[in-house]
Amino acid sequence: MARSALARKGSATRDRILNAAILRFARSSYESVGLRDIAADAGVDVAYVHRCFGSKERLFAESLEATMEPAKLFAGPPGDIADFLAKQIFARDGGRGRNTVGPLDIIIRSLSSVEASGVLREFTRDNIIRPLARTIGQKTDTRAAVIASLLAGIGILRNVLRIDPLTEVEGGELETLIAQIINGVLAADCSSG
Amino acid sequence: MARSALARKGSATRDRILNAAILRFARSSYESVGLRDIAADAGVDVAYVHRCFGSKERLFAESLEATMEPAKLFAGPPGDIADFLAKQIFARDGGRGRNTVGPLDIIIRSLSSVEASGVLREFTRDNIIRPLARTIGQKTDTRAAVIASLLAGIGILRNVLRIDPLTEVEGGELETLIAQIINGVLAADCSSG
DNA sequence: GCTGTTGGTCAACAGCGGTTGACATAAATC
DNA sequence: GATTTATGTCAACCGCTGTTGACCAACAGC
Repeated sequence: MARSALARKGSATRDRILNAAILRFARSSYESVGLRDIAADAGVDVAYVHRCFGSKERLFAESLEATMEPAKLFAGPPGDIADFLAKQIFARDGGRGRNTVGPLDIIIRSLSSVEASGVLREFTRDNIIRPLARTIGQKTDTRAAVIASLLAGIGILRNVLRIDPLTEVEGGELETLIAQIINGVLAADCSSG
Repeated sequence: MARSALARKGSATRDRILNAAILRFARSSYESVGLRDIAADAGVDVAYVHRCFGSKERLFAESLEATMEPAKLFAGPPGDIADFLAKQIFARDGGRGRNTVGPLDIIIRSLSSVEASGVLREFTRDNIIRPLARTIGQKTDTRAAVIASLLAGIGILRNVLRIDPLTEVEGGELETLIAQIINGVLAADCSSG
C-alpha cells in the first residue's frame, strides 16, 4: 500500500535531488555547493530541496551516508585490510546513474569546512575510526586514526590539490606503497621509543 | 631614507592586517574568513585591506608564506628528517605577539577549499613536496607526496575534526608512531610488489 | 464531488561576500 | 604655502546564500 502514483513520484524526485547533491558534494566543498545548484541539477525549485531535507546540513549528512555505505566499508577480512584500504582511495562507483563517485570523495572535499565539521566529526569517528579499530583489534584508536589520516591526506592532495605523483591510477606503485605503510602501522612497535 | 613617519605607519598597519589575517586563516577555512573580520581585528576599514593586498587571494597567499617560512622548514639534516617532520605537526609559534599559530595550520584549514586550492597547489608543490623530495634524495616525488599526505591528514583530523586519539600533546606515543611511519616510507622497497 | 493531503512553485527576505570609486586627512616635496 | 602623494574611510554595488510563507495543482479517501 501507499505506493500510490503520487508517493512514487515524490520519492523519485527525492532520489533525484539526493543524487544531484552527492555529485555536487563529491566535487566541491560544503560551502561552495549551493542548494540552487542542486535544485537546478534535479530540475526542481530550491524551496523544494529545502522542504524535502529540512536543511542543507541534513542533505549533506544524507549524501555522505549514501556514498560511504559505512557497513560495507570494513567488511573484508582483517588479513588484507591494508590492501583493501589502499584500494578505497582509488575506488569509484560508476553504478546507479551517478557518474563515478568515490567513497571518500564527499568527506575529503569538505574535510576542512567549518560548517560541515560537525557532521563530519561524528561520521568519521563512528563509521571509520571505530570500525577500523575494531577490525585491526588494537586496544587504542591511535593507529586507526593515523591510518585514517593517511587516507584523508592522500585523498585531498590527490583529488583536491591534484599533486602530481599522487594522481596515478589504481594498481600502480603508489597503491603498493600505501598498502606497505598501512601494514607498517599495524605492525609498528609502540612500546619501544 | 624613505623611512618617513608616514611610511612607517603604513607598513605598521599592513603588518597588523597581515597578522590578523594569519590568525583568522589559521583557525577557519578560506571561505569562512571574511575580509571584514580581518579588518575589524586590525582596526581598519575593509576597503583598506583590499587596497593593501589587492585581493583576498593574495592576502591569503601572503599569510600562508609568512606562517610557513618555507626555507626553514626542511633545513634540518636528512638524518633525523622523520623526527623533524613528526614534530612539525605539534609545533606552534608563540612569538611575535600572534598567539600560537602552527606552521601547518593555514594550509590545513583550507586544504579542501575550492577557491584556495590554486594558491595551495603551487605552494604545496614548490615548498613542501619538492624540498622534501630533495632532502630525502628520492628520484620520484611519490614518497615525498605520501609523507606530505600523512602530515596533512593528521593535521586535519587532529585540528579541524578534533578526532580523539590524535589530540595528544607533543612527545607522546603518537609522535613516535608518526616518526616510525615516515622512516618506514623512506625505507620502503618499491621494486618488490 | 468535496475535502484533505501531498508534490511542487514563486517571490521575497535578510544577511553576507568581495570589490569599487569617491572622498577626507595628513604628511612629504618643492 | 601650495601641490602632490599616501594613509585611511564611507557608502554603495551586485551577486550570492539558506530559509520562509503564500500559493497552485494533482491525487487519495470518503
